Amino acid sequence: MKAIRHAVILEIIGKEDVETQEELAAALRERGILVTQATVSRDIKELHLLKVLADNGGYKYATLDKAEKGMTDRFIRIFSESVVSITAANNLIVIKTLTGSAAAAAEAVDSMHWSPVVGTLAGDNTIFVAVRSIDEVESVIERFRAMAK
Amino acid sequence: MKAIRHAVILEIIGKEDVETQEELAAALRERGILVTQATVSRDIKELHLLKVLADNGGYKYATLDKAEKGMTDRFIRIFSESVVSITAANNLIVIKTLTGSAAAAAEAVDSMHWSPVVGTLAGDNTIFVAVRSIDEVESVIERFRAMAK
DNA sequence: GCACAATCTGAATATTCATGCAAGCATTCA
DNA sequence: TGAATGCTTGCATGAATATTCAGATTGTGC
Repeated sequence: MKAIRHAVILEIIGKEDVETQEELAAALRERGILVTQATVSRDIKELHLLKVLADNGGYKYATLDKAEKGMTDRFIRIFSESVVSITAANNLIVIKTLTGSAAAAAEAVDSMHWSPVVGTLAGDNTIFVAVRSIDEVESVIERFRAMAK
Repeated sequence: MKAIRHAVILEIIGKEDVETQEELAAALRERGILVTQATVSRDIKELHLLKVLADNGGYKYATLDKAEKGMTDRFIRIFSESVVSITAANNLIVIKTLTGSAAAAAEAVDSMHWSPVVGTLAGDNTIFVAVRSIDEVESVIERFRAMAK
């Protein structure tokens, strides 16, 4: 029973946004699996599910890889839509963007909380990204490039 | 104030396991930052922190990348300590392990909830991993190999 | 099949978390 | 300056979640 239920839970949260455990319990009941929130709480623990921010500002449950994907997806979208070029200068990375969208892209960089990135400064069409050490510049740039497409 | 607090929060949870928001608020107070759980809740939302399973069976707060790392680290440890060889046969992957540790390794594979993996079967020193389609075998094997060392 | 152990679950509850609201402060604009 | 606006926070509280405990169910060895 439990194994099946776990599979169904993964399927449900893969398809729809589930905001609370009660909601998940209800979704299971719709599918003929009768459980209470207590059991769902335990299932969530065993499945290593996470409560992550949903697009609508609330929370939802997700698996780790989906959560990761959701985060980077948003980042990539913003980033690839606005970045024009990426250049290194010492321990500083200079990113050129479309006019007006530097702030949003810098915001996206900040929200990643990458430890090698010690700070960003956005103008109108330019972002300065300060990297902790020169050694780390290379890999950070690479990740930026990969994400810019 | 908020920006500083956010930085301190990231530092704290990077160093110690914080199980509840109250605990995090207390840790902040120790460092001279006077806040209540309510504020911590909002900070956690803004920082996209996650409540993930800790090694001790309880929960703790972590950033997305740390959570990811924690998961795969455990997996890699178990896996690399016991796996001897990995072979493909059609849509089946056969993993040879040290005698007695197949079950644990299979458990680790299961816990990844990889969608291409439809099931595992563990004997004493052998695991069968059923892959959804032959096309996907290659990439799954690659990931296994990468993790086995 | 029958005890026994182990696992699973719901009900109730304790704990933890999110948020509406109002107060406090800073900033802007006239 | 002083009203207007916006941002941040604590307080209080309702909402959501984790867990204890006891009963139910399943599995196991005999």
